[in-house]
Amino acid sequence: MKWLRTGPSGAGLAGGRVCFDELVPDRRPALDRDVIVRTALAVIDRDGVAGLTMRKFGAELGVDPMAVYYYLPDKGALFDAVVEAVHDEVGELLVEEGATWQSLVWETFQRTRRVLLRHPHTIPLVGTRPVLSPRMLARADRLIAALVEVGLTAATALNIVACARSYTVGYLLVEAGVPAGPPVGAGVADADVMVAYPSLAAGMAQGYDPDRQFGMGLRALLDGFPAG
Amino acid sequence: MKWLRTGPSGAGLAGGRVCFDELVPDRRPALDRDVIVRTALAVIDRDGVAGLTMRKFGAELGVDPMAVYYYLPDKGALFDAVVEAVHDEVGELLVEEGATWQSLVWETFQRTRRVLLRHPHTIPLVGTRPVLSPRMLARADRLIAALVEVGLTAATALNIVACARSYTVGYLLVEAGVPAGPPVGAGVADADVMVAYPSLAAGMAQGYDPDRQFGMGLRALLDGFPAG
DNA sequence: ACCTGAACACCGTTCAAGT
DNA sequence: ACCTGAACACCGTTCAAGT
Repeated sequence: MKWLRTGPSGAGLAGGRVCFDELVPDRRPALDRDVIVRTALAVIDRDGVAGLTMRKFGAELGVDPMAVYYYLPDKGALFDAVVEAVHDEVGELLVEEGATWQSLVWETFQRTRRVLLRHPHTIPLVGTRPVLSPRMLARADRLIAALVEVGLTAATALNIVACARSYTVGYLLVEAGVPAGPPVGAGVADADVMVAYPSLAAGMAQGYDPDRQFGMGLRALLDGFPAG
Repeated sequence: MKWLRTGPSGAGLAGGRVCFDELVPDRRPALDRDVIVRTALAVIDRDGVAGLTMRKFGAELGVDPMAVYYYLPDKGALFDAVVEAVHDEVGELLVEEGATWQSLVWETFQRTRRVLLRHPHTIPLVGTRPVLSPRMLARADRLIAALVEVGLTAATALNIVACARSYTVGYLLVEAGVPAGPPVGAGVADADVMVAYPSLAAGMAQGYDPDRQFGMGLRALLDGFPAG
C-alpha cells in the first residue's frame, strides 16, 4: 500500500517577495500561513483545543497576538486550517493492482484512524468542523473516482464513503473522549460495577481492544453493504 | 414498538422543604436542578452551544448568574446534564415478542437519531462529552441484557452497540454540522463543481437522502456483523 | 505589506456577604 | 439553605497606528 501526501507542506515560503518599503527591500515576513497552521497543530497536540488561545498563541509564535489576523480572519478559520492539515497528513491512497472497493475503503479509514490517533486532541475539531475546501473536495473526488474504477457506481461509492467516514469519526470521538468531569456516581469501584451493571461487566470481562473492535465494525459495514 | 421514558422529569420538586430561616418558613427555592437543566436545553436549542453563557443564562432564569453554581459545579457539568437529559428523552426500548438483536439495535439507534435531530445543537455536545452517570450506565446495561436475552453473548452485544453508537453519532455530526465559516473556495457554483469534482458531482446527481443513507449504513453494519 | 498596541465588549469562576 | 455582588483573571476581535 502506497500513500501520497497531499497538501502544501514544503511548497510555498520560497521566492523573493516584493516589499512595500523600498528602502529596506529584503526584510522578510516573520510569519507565514504554513508555520501558523503547523504551530497551531503542535500547540493543540500539546495543550488541547482549549489550551490554544490567540494571546498565548501569539507568544508561542514570538509575535503580537494580532499578527495572526493578518493571515486568517479568525480563530475558527485557524481551526479549519488545522483540520485540513491533519487530513493532509492522512494523504491519499494510490490504487494498486487487485484492489477492490472493500480494500480501498478499508485502507483509507484504517489509515485515517491511525493518523488521528496521533493527534487525539484534534478529533473533536475534525468531528465538528466539516471543512469543504478545494483540497478536501478534490481528495474526496479522487477517492470516489477510484472506487468507480473498481466497479462501484458513483452514488454507491459516495454512500459507502459517507457511512465509513461517519463510523470512523464517531468511533474516534468516543475512543479519544476523556470522560468529562467526574460526573454523578464516578468513582464506583470495579466490584460495585459488577453488581450494579452485570451485563455491562460481563461484556467487558474479556477486556476492551479498540483496534479489534474498530476493525470489526468497519469490516461489518463493508461486508453488509449491498453493493458488490 | 414501545418506548419507556427514563430519567427524572416529573419527579422531584414537590415535598415541603425545611427552610433555615425559621421566621419565614415557607420561602421556596427559586431554582431547581431540573429547571436549570431543562432551561439550558431550551436555550441551546434556540441559540446554540456558544449562545449559552452563564451570564445570559442567569438572566434567562431570572436570577443572579452565580446562583446556578449552587446546583452545579461548573459549565461543563451543566453540559453533561444537558447531554443526559437528551438521552433521557430517547428513553429505552421495551422488548417485544419476536424481537431479534437486529431489530433491537436498529430501533434503538433509529430512535436515537430522530430525537437528536430534534436537538441538533446538542449533537456536538453528545459526540464530545461521554457522560458515564449511573442512569446512562444502567440504560446501557439493560440494552446489553436485552440483547443477551435474544441470543447474543454479552461481549458481542457490547461490541455491536459500541459500533452502532459510533456510527450514529458520527453520522449525526456531519448531518447537523453547519459547514464551518466560508472557507477557502466556498461559493463555487454548481456548474463549476461538476467540472472540478466530476465523480463527486456524479455521485450526488440523484440527490442526497440522509434518512435513507443513514439507514443503509446501519443496516449494513447489522447485516455484516459476524454474530448470528 | 506586515506587524503592533491600546481599547472594547465580553467571558467563567472565586469568594465573602446577605437573608 | 439559597442567592447576591463585586472582583479577578482572563478571553476574541476591531481599529488606528507604526515601519
